[in-house]
Amino acid sequence: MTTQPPTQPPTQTTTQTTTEPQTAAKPDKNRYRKTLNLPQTKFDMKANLLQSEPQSLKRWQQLGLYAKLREERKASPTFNFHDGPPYANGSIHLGHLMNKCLKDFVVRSQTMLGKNVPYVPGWDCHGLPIEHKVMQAMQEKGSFAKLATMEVSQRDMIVRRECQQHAEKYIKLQAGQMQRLLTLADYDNPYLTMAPQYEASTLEVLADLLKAGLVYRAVKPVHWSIANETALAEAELEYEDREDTSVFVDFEALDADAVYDAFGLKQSAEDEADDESGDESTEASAPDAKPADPYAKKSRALPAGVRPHQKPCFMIWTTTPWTLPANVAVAVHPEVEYALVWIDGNVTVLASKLIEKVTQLARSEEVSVIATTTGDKLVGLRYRHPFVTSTPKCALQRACSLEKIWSVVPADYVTTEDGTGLVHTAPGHGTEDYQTGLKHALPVYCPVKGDGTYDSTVPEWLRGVNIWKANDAVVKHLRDSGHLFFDQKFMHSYPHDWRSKTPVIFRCTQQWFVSVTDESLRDWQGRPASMQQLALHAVREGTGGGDVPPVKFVPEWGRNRMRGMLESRPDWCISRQRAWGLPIPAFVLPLAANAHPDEEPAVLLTSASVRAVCEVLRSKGSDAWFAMPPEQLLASYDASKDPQLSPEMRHALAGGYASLKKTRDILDVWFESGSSWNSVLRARGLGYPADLYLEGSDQHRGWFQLSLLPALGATGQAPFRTLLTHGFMVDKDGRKLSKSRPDAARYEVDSLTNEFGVDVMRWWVSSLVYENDIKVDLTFFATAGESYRKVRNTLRFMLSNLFDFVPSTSTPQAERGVAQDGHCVSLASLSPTSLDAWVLGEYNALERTVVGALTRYDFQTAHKALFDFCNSTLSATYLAAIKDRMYCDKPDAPRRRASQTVLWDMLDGLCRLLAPFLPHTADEAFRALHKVPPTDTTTCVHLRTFLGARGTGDEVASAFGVKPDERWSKVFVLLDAAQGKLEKAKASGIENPLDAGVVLPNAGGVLDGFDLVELADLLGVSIVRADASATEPSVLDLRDDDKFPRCERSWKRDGTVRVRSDGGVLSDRDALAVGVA
RNA sequence: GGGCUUGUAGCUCAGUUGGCUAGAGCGCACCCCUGAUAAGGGUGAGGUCCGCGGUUCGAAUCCGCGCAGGCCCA
Repeated sequence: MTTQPPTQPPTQTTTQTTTEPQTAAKPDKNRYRKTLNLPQTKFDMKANLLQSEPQSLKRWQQLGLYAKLREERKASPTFNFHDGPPYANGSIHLGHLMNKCLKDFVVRSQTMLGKNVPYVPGWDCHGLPIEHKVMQAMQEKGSFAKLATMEVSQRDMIVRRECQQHAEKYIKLQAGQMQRLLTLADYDNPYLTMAPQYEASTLEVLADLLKAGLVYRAVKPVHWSIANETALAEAELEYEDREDTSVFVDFEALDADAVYDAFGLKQSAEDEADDESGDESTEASAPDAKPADPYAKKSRALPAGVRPHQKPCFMIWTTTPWTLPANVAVAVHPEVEYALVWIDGNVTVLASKLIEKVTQLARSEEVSVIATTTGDKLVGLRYRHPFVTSTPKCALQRACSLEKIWSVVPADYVTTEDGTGLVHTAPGHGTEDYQTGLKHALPVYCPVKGDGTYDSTVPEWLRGVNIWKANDAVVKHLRDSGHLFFDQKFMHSYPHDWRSKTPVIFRCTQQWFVSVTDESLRDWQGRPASMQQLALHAVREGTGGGDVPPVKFVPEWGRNRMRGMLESRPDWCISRQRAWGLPIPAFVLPLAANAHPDEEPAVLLTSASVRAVCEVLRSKGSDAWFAMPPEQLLASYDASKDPQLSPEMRHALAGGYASLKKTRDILDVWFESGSSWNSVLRARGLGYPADLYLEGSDQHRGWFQLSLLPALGATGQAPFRTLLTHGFMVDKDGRKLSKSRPDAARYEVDSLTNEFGVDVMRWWVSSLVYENDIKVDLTFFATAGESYRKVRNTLRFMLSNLFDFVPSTSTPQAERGVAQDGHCVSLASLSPTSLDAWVLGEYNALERTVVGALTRYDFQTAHKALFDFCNSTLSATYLAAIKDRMYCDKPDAPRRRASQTVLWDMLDGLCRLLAPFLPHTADEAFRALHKVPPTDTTTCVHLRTFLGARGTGDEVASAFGVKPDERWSKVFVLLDAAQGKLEKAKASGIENPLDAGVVLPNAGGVLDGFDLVELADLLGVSIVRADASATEPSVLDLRDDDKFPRCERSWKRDGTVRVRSDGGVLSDRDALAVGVA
């Protein structure tokens, strides 16, 4: 290292001899530059992720990274992680970005821990949003009219084909986007809920539930289009203004005394007149001082608190008079105040708050409140239906009794905003009514047929009448019979069928349900249990009670949330009336010739019949259901051996299946995705249950619950051991993200990718506290970019100081144990008081922290530890301190080589720790460290493990077997104090730390054995001295060019600097390095 | 309206079972370096711990009532 540029010595010498004093003050700073070991690297400061990430991606694809890992790890312990399927529609958004990145952190960190992590990505393909979109497109194209002329199954097939193409298109798009996010998964073999294999496995689950006796058929109200005679989903409704008739109807009470008792009225008016004081009725009548009073004064109405002689009524209000034939109850709010009111000679009940509104509307003249009470007192009171006399039959209902028909029932949804506070309840024609009906075992009565006309169960004058025409007929009938209090036409917003633009109605149809409360399953002790009970048991608190430990929740509060949802869970309606889905393979039996016209035909759906159809669909796909006749679909079914059939059914099926009719229901898409534990984990032999499901917290009700329930029904075991949930994206003010934000385009994932790069976005995701709401803003990505650059630059600086370092092997010492070559220093031989030992100790701590955090899915802690290590431990401390030896020592000086060995090994480990978060950058740095030529695709950090994770299982050893001196923490306290003094010394003109020395107090020998040169390098000063008698650090002013000349090469004033044989002014170390005496 | 949940410097977050002067990083300001240079180092200023009330010797922390968000229901 004695080579000098030939032109330099003469010029240097002349200047130096003539102007010696100035040289010291202003030396030629570049004189020795070429003799330094300045850092060199091709690892760019600028990441250029937009170009370089796709190159990494391509390299990994050539390597076959996913397959290679499966092959290499097949004997390792498995981490079974199961992907929840996103919907195959549209481009991925910020939510997917976070979800997929978090999942990838799991996959990659578990992989780096040495596990085998098979991970199959999936897509949810069926369902209404796609079908709706396809239908709209067809409507716009004008191919809709043609469809209408076709046969149903033919029409369904055409729609299905379009839907499939749509799904395929978006799966391809999303898979590409997800891979661009550098996620590691089996993208060559994803699971698709529309794939024949998957469909067959879904039907297996249905068969299992049928076998357990958990599937039943019942009626339920749905939005119904009369024009198209089909059920509609929420997304297919358009709200338009429509004129309707609203009516106030008096339902006459059956037992007048019971009503008066409920209002606390005494037996007769005479009694009451004597006794003015003191009982409930007086109290109750007090509040009526306000609205009804003016009328009361001039009226001949009965005085308050007196029991009238006529029969009281319950006044209801409805905007759909055509549903009145189906009325079976009147609902009141138990806590609302109701009044018994005298209105123009009639006595009726309505909510106190609404008296004024109703009577003013009807222009009533005489209004007075007789008494008031609360809704709960009215519950159970009975009334006479204004025109229906025969009790309706319970169509296909599980629990139905006529006990409560035509009576007052409680309901929390009743308000006093509109109407009378008493709600006409027809369970066959409304969702809330239906819920109330189920709760009180009321008949779910729907006398309206699919074509919008009444069936034969209604009174003679309504039979066969179209319900819209029936509105007027009902009003007229009520008026004539004296039940009508008031009616008026009014405009309101009303749902319409998006295709026919006609108004829709609520109508009951037969649906398939899974019972969550039937105790037809067994718990772990063999006792009868319901799905709900098993589910609650699976998510119980604590660890005891059961053969399987309870599901773990991350965060823990998910357990409560899930439990609450399970407790209030109604039976699961698993059928839909659509084309794009997996058919429920049920068949309708023909009615016997002598059957009663109202008789429901029997339906075939048993475990065995489903399995028979299932085998056909497994090879041919669900289209076969539409294309093939029943006898072919049931080719392998033998009704005579089906234990689930009744003797009658078996008899009816004895003649073959040709006369069966296929039903048109499809499965709820949640049933499909909720069967993925069977269709993917079990069907592909990946192991059951999964170690982890990870989704947004909305899936506590969605996929998590709807996977848990069927899995318990079919296997008795929860499909997951741990549930991890993340929150939702909100804007920087914490508000819900709106799709119509003006800058929404910049938040498209593709756009973000182009602006920031994927590693930056992943770095951001890893910094999140994902359990809560996640605020997103472009500035956050910019901040993550800054932070990323800090890490990248740290890696770069480490690499650049290894330009002349040749490791003896590409395996770090942590993996191979000892140094084997003169270039490498044995880490075990490092002095505990050396800076190298200290930093390796810090690395060990980092790895413990990161591995521990990753194991707990606490990515933020890992992120923070990694950043702090790069930013503080390395960049600001260790790297800053070793710069002097790196640059100025002889290239092969032992302490330089020692630090290079440490740098090399630590960088190798650091790349591995960063790999789960920054797959591209970590691999790029790893390859640069190992000097891998671009043509080599086989060297890849993602095939390695964390240094401390070598060996088996979850045990994490310390990466490096060094034990730094315990006094280091005290030394750093001293250094901090010294730093403060240096800062103060700036006031006295010592602005450059190299112009300063520091005296450190060496009380109790804390500094004994420490290298004072290293401590000086840590402070950036020229000299450190230890003084046993000092109590606090002090600063030495070295700005004296005679006593402490500055070394021209290292710029240090270390006290050994003098003029050397080449005329240069150098310290001992630098003279040695340059090779001059 | 109900279940679960969040609210600590400008920003993102720590803050064990109540207990030193409430911490970190970023950002900002000032300074240094110019041999990591579209880099690097140092120092500093920033807080009604969402509000009100209570328990306590003592509350960011425990309890109650509010306010403002989020998810899922109704």
